[in-house]
Amino acid sequence: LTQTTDNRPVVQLPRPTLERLPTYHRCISAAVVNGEQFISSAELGRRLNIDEAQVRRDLSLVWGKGRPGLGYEAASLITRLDEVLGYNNVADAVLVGAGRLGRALYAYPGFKRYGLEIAAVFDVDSAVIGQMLQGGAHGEQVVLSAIKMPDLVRRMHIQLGIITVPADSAQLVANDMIKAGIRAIWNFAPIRLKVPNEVMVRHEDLAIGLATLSYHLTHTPTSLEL
Amino acid sequence: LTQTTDNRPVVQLPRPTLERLPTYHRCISAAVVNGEQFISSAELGRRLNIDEAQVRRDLSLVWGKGRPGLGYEAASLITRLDEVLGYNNVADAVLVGAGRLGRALYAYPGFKRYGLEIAAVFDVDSAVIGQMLQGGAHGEQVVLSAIKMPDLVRRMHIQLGIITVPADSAQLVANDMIKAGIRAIWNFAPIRLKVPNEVMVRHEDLAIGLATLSYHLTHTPTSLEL
DNA sequence: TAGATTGTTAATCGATTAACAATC
DNA sequence: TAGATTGTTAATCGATTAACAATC
Repeated sequence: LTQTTDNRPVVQLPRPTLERLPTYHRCISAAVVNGEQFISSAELGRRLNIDEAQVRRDLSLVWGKGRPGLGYEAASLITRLDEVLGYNNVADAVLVGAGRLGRALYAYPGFKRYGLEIAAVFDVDSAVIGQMLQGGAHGEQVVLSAIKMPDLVRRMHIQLGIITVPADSAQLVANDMIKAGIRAIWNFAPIRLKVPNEVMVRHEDLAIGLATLSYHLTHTPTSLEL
Repeated sequence: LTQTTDNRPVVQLPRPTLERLPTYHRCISAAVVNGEQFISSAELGRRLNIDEAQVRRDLSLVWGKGRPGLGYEAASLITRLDEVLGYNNVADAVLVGAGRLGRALYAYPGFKRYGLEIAAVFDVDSAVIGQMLQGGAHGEQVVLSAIKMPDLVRRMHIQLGIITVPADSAQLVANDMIKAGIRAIWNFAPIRLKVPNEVMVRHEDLAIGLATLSYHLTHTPTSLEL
């Protein structure tokens, strides 16, 4: 098992904890920029709307170097979170599907900070292939034919694939990716992909967000209705 | 408490259950299109990678009209899920932030099906205001000045706000929305919004997805490394 | 030292899974 | 009727919260 300098195993963090870490990371980064040297679990909890005991438990799992009476040394905690979240190891990714969403993701300036580099963008549509991509934090690039994706993935040992194609072709794209050696897929198509156990998929499913909001709106009375 | 025709209270579904419903909905819709009349919990579980007992429990909470020996009547279950998820009550929404992501969401064809109608799109950037929006499933529209948002929300009694502005202005936009009467916010800006209790926020935070993938890639050995 | 805040243990809470009588 | 599959109860599992001795 992977062990850290303070002997904390970091493989197998509870998923809810893992999903809170980016939020801590962002909040503490802001604190550092703001000149704060230490930050306490209570303060983090207040800013993020998370129970302070929860914050302590989460941070003790990944770090455990808080100073009683003072809190967490913000800069070092960021360093540690960068390490745990893999923000330092630059992950090259391919993106398949150069539609509106694909291009929006490509242009998203935040990814660089998190060690995500989009190495190439592909599409099957001949009207799109060859188009120049705008706003590249990843450099000026041209949309390539999707046929070339597996080869590039293999040659560059790319491990992360981003899927922004329509639902009906998403599984095919995923299959190609996996055959070419991709180990993690970020899927924005509205379909649940079937993948082998060792491949991780993250489904970014807008229908879920919309449903929770819609449920709230239809089942919670307005002040007018009360 | 809201009660349904079969006397099942539907307020306060467990959140994990609620978040699985859109997935069931999509899978069963596909089954209907495919001509399947009944579908069993075991089959749903297989297609979605969910434990079959889980499927039964979820569906019994919202419907409870499965037929032992046969399964669930697909078409009626869809009707029921539409009702629970509020897909019938069209929710008018405003979208603030007509950047790449905002325009991608505007053009997303799936929303109409789920009862989401984007009534107007706003931005503060004078270079963007007045631009025609492309690909509107919501009709041809022009980007309006963000100053006009609160007034339109009030006049049209709009309840849902979508935020696709940069992080540093998201809270301000949210405040304006809430003051104007918005009850649910779909936030795509990378920041945790502070809102009053009665307002619901859904944070669509890409950093979380990226972090889980990145964590997997950095902490799971490649076949090469084994 | 006194005050503040940690890391951890134990208690609580809630969700998932297993099992099976009821029933189509 | 026999076979299949439900809805629900009970058992398990895991995550959150409370409490507090340890310690800066």
